[in-house]
Amino acid sequence: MVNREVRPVRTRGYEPERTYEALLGSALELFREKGYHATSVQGIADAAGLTKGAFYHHFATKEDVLRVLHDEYVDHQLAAVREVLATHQHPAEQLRHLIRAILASVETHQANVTVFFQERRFLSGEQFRAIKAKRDELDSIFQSAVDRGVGAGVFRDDLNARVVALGILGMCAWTYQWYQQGGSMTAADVADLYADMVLDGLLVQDAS
Amino acid sequence: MVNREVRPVRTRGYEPERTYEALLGSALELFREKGYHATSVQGIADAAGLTKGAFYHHFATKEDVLRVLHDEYVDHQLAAVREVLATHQHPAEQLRHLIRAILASVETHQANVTVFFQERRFLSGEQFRAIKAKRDELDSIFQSAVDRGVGAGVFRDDLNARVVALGILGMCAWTYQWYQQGGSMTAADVADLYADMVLDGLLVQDAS
Amino acid sequence: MVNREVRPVRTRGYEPERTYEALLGSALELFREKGYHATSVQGIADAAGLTKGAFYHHFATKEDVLRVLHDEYVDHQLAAVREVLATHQHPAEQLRHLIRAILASVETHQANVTVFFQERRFLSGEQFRAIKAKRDELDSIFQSAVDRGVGAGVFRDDLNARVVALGILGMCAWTYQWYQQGGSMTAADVADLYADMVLDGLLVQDAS
Amino acid sequence: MVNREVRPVRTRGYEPERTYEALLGSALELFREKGYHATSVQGIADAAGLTKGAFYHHFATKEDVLRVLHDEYVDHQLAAVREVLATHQHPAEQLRHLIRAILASVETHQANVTVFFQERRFLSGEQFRAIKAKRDELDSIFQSAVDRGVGAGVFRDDLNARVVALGILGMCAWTYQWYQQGGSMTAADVADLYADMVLDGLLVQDAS
DNA sequence: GATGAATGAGCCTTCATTCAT
DNA sequence: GATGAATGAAGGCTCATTCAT
Repeated sequence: MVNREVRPVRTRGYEPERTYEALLGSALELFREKGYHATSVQGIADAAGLTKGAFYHHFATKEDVLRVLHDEYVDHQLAAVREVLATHQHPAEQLRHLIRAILASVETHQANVTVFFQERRFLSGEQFRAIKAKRDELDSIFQSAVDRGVGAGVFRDDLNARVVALGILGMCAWTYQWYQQGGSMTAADVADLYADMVLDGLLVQDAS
Repeated sequence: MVNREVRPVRTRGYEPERTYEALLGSALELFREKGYHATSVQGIADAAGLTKGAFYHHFATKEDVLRVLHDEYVDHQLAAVREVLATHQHPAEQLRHLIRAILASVETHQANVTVFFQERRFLSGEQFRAIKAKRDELDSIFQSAVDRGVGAGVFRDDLNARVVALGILGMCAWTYQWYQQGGSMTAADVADLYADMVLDGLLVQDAS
Repeated sequence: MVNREVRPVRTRGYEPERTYEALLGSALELFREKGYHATSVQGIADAAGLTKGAFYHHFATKEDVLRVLHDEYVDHQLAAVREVLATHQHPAEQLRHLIRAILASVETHQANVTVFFQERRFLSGEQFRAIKAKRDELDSIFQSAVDRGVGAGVFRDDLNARVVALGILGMCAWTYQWYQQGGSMTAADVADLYADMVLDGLLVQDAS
Repeated sequence: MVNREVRPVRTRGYEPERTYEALLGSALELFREKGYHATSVQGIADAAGLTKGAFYHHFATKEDVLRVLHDEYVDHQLAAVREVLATHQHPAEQLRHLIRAILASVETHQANVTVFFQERRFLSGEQFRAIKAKRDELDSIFQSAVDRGVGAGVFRDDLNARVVALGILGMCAWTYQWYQQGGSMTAADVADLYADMVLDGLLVQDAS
């Protein structure tokens, strides 16, 4: 129906860049909160204080926004992880910093992470494959890191590397569900805790 | 329960029970595959070889099916985990069996688990609270198990129990995304691997 | 959906007559309260503490109930009005008693009257024509009564008889909207008031 | 207002106003003819040569149209009646002009009146209360007019004013059921006839 | 660049009625 | 007589997208 409430956002003249960012921002927030399907293009425009027309000026389809939000996150994360590979070689240190990188991306991109895990399957065809390829690279980076640790005699060789890697990734990914900025532990704290646990185990070491 | 009939249709006369199960089965499969919102009641009915009318004879709303599917899984899992508490007291053994229980439920209820993690937020009001309460109980069971291990001097006391518990749960939960029945490792194998890793650590033990 | 609440009504064995009356009674009440279209067969059955199956044992269709309810009222009213014609001949007395008859039927059949005025157009084809024929007879009985009064020199001859008759009928019919049993005036009181007003006028008579 | 365009469709370019009026017009006609519940939004759109989508662009719900149609009529009528109060003070003249005002509104808004009397109960909550409040004001205007006539010694004091007022209103309201524009009597003629009847009575005055 | 009117397809749900039991 | 499972048609409403302005 006509005459929806409007929360004006644009304050001075046309600023296409701001319009684009505003739309992206409200889409991210709404996708995170209610999911991709439960969010309407009208809702996105409303939340940005803009109109549907403006939306279709900047994005071809609703799915297009989803793709952009995914790219933002996945590219950022992949870059961070590659950086770790270049900087740290010792298996234990490398693993610790990989975990830190994941946790850091959860901290800075928590909404994107949430949307990624909940909505990525709604990307269609090519879009989906492109995102999946990047995510697969992340997985294999972790697996290779474990593999190299085993090869170097630093990590135990009785644990399937792929399953170990998936376990660590799962532990890290899961934090998007409960991590809260400003809590008693920073993302880096959590990362170190997980690194300690995974590397040394929970059990009190027998000093005998 | 595994292997719900997915395509029985009516074969001879009225069999309301079969109809109900068929609808539940196709809903589970479709929710898992395409998500709750992308699945239509028409689609559910079609997949079960029935009509929309039949669907609404057995369920009040589409959400109702979602709730039933959640209950099935959450109740089953909670029962399994409580059983572990009653059977195993030693902290390390208890933790190992808790992990096994979670992995077992992923194995037998993989579709339900998937639907649970992806769609539970679409349960509304009371339904959501009821499911969340049960899930919260699971979380706190894990946390208490870790706490008791620390108290008993079996687990290290320098790692925040809540974060440890959430990490283990995340690692286990994540398996719903990649675990495949019939692969080289059973769910119990994966559980033991994770228990080993979490209890003893990845690092080769210094025998010195 | 299955498992609706049930308010049991039948107390001792099968009593088809009671079943029929119970269905008719709850239909009347629901039609009056919510209208014909807003009332479902399921609702009628529920309100009578019976099942839809029972309903279709006693009535061919939902419209069938509507027809029966209309017949009940229209037949009763027509009989009352004919009785007046046979009993009272003087135009003024006849008119007064015709008004009393209408008001009496509002008093005893208020729900039927309401349903009649609100829902009669939903009777289809033959049903509608049959009811309309009876109602038309009522109209023409009133008109003839006025006509005869004029012919007898008792009523003024400067007022269109048909319009006068429709006015009186409207005044009487309207009472179904506001008349409440147990109020300060009985239906007969209201009838006499209307007869007085219509026969003598509101103006204070010039005694000069 | 009489003669709303009922079938204009879009002729050249966008004319939202015409679209709105066309939808309102076909809704009015269909509600009058088949009733609110028996009229579908699809039917309204079809009759206006538009689509359901267009309907929901202009109205929030089907009930919304009903409310607008009610407002149109009730507001118009209330204004007319208040105007009478301001213009005529003598009780008999005032009553005559009140009756004329009602009949005039039946003449110009017959479809709205019909819809009002048949469908107003399907307005929900606030909508219903708002309309009812305005209608109640009309009722009490009539009652007060009678009261003042009695107080001024112009009207008989032996007839309950409220019941008299409701009787006159009923007589007037009823015309929506039979009045036909272009017949032998205009609405004003009918109004005067009813005023004559109500003020002077049907009986031939005793000239003695 | 931006608006908002209009479309068209699809969705969840209701319901009168039929039919196997 | 009575039940309740199942149907099929329709209804109100939403929404991504297009297009005239």
